[in-house]
Amino acid sequence: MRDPVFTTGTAMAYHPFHAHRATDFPMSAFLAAAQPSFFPALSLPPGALTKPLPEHGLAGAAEAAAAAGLHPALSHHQAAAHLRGLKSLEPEEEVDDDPKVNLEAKDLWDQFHKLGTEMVITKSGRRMFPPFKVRINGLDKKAKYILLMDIVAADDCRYKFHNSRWMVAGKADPEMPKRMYIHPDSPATGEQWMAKPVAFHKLKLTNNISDKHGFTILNSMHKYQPRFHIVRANDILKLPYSTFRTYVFPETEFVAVTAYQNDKITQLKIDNNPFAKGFRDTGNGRREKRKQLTMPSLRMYEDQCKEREGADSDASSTEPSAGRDTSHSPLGPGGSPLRFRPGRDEKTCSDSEAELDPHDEGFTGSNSPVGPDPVSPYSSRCEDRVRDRPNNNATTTADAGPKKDHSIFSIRNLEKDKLGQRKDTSDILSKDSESSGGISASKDTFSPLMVQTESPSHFSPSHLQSLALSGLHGQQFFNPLSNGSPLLFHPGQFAMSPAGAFSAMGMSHLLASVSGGLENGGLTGDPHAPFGGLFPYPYTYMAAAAAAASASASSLPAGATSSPLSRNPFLSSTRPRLRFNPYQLPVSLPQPSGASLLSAGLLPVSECSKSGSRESSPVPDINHKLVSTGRASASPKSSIKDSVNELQSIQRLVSGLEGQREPSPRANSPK
DNA sequence: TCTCACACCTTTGAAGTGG
DNA sequence: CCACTTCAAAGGTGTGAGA
Repeated sequence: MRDPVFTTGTAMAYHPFHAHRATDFPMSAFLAAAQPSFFPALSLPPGALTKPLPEHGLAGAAEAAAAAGLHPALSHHQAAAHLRGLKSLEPEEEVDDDPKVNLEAKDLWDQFHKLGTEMVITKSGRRMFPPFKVRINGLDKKAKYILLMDIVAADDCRYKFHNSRWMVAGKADPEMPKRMYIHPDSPATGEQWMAKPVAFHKLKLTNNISDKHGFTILNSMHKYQPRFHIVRANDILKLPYSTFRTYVFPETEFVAVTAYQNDKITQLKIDNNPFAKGFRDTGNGRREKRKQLTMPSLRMYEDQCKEREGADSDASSTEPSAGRDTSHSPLGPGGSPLRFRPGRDEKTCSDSEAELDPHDEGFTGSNSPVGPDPVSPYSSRCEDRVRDRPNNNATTTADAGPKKDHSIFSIRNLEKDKLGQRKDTSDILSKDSESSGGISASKDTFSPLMVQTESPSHFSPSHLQSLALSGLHGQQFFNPLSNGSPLLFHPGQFAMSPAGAFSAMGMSHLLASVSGGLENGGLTGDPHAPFGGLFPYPYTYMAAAAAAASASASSLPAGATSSPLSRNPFLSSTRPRLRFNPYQLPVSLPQPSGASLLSAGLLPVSECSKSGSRESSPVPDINHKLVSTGRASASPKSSIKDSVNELQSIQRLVSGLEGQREPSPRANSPK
């Protein structure tokens, strides 16, 4: 079957994760590597688990597992799953769904991307703007899917905004704990997901490493790439064992900042974000007053500087403005144009009000038929400077070749739009609110579930060795952002707002289970969900990330997508029906907490990689045994109870180790 | 570079009103 | 009972001073 995603050409899609049977699931490799010493990172709020420990607690589980012949190192994990009665670790049976994913408001994203998108991260968490929103087609209407999103480092560089350009400023800081955001409406049927665009606007970005709200933790002045995942699964328990279809939209790449660096980005945000309306020129807000106080000469000087610099970096006046279809651009005509007003800078710049005509100028987006992405703001990649990551960001460097300009922003001149045909894009947010993920109108008034790993997330060659492809032979995955680099997938972290969907849709009982099922991750309390009383706070399993992964590989055929990324053989290929292990073993990359798995005495990278392959996994049949011997109590209630029990067991195991972690008093009701 | 309080704004939902 | 309007609270913005 031809990969529909690629045929759409709107999404950089790769489907590295395909269903693996329990026997295939290489998590066993991870489990084998996991050690009790690893668990101190697990965080459970004191008193959160009030129920008595199950009679078959962790120790009992371990014994049972040992009795079942499981690897000793796996005992407590496997046994927990065993006792949980996870009989059905089998993935959803393969269906002929044909997902097509289109990025909503792509034109707006393109505008930002051309300037070098910046996303503000704050301690209290900030939303993304533009909001990450996709429209999905081709799903099996009856089947249930879980939609996820995560944000991974695009490279391992730190950036600085110098001379109106983003430039590499050195090696990246240690990675923050990674979290996977599960759409609160998950799981839902394909029909529901396809009914309207799916928005992830509830996802928040933070630089607070100790965040307990489930926000996505990022490093300031680092570049990131959001990813979207579709998992066909009706049960979050099956997440780790299910097929992950991953989609990357290169235009959504951004640099995390604590304060905006590029005035043009600020202006674009103000002009398009309804919440920033008060700062618009037309508004009566502070900005109007501020402008009056602004020194015009200073502005003029700044603009001149920018223009000069832009002359040799294609970063000249890029005043976006074009009408932006806030709705699925691929599905509709140009649609509603976003309004654009000349920014403060533009006041003194004659050509500042240029309009970007995506059709004339070429998209930076994934569906752009252009070759090298000339408008990519990331023209200079640190991979040139980082020896061990030579091919990152293939989207812009693969074909374009190295650029002399080391600014990561290479902005092309834009078509002018003197008319300023702007359309307030407040509908973006308003519609977001409506669709709020598109399925249910549930209110996200709960702390999200989050599962975090410490595995490195950025696309890099280092991931290749850590990729686990279960049952893959002669197939290769390429990182769309890394030329020829394998895709790294690390669903080790999950963050979601369970109340809305999980509780309403019967998923809440899985919150705990997922952590156990994933062998990592955390939970966030949902006071209204079945687990609400048990998990008043977000739980953070700084636990092991993932199963080993090693990628067997084969280049993928050229695909149909015309995106810049599509040039990557992997991305442009038809979607392979592969069994793939989404988990990876941690590699020896710096860990913020210094609690990497390796440091915890886990397998060396090479060994991890080896173990990731099914063939070489030291415990290849663990899961199989687990399934074959698993108890049969897969009912939701049973799952709840068992999951709670497992958590309680783990809590007991690590009691005293996490006592110093103060639960947030507000964690119960973030809103 | 980051944090914080701030003003300004939208969103949301409860309360009120009228048919 | 339903639809509509009004209102206040909650929450999302960028700003700018200060650390």
